Amino acid sequence: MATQQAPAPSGRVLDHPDVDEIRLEHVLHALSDPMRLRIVCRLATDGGELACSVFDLPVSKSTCTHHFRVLRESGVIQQIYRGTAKMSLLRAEELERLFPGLLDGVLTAARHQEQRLAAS
Amino acid sequence: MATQQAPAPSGRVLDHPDVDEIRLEHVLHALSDPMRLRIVCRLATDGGELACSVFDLPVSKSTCTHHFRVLRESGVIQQIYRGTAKMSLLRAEELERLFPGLLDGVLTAARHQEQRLAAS
DNA sequence: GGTTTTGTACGATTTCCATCGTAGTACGGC
DNA sequence: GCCGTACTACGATGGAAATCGTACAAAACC
Repeated sequence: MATQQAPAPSGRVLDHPDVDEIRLEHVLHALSDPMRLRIVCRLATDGGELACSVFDLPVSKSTCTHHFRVLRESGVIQQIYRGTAKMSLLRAEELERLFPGLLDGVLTAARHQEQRLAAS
Repeated sequence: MATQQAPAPSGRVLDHPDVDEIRLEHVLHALSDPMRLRIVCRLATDGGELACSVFDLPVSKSTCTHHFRVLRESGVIQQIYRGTAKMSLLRAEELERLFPGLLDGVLTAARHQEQRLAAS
């Protein structure tokens, strides 16, 4: 019956804001950092849970932890421990209900800009 | 032939980023401040040029100047001197071309949140 | 010219934030 | 029990940013 070889969630639990605690300003601030925007784009593209380690970010591990925490505390992502790994997942549906079109708009804009800057 | 009683633009000119210099991160950062988000919402609602003075913001005049400068330098608004007043205008069309749906998404989200928070 | 209106420039302050390194913890596997 | 992996916690640091007050500037109007 095992659907995946991924380990089950461990006992460690992380604090997430409830949907009605999410604030637009905090979401926008979270997305205004290049590293974090990159993380979110990747999560949206791949569409599932990703371990922090698969993001090859040009910063130290502690900085990486910091960015993921900002994203989680602002309500953009959900995080869960699986074994030694910590998986991240976009809270896309909740954000869509809360701020319709916002996340899509930002993601589209991010890709737009990436292409635009690549062609320069 | 006078279309308005508004004074003509004065000689003083302000620096604006060119469209292809506008960066998504800077726009998002500009919009992630409550004061600035408020300014942008008002500009979008009223839909034209507004003098800085019509925004009754709970901050000092110098802070106000600061916020308008951040918005202008990030490419969100355009500013022009008319007499002693300095008018601000959303760069809605340019932003729409650059980041389709982004501004609308943010504005909708802002209004959504305003209503949601008012009902609590 | 003098006054009022509107906003700027500058410096100070204080807080936030992105970054790092080091030491530590939780878990899985051996 | 021990080791490796993956991430955290904590403290430090340097830089950005939000805020303010005071002094100034540009334009309109009398």
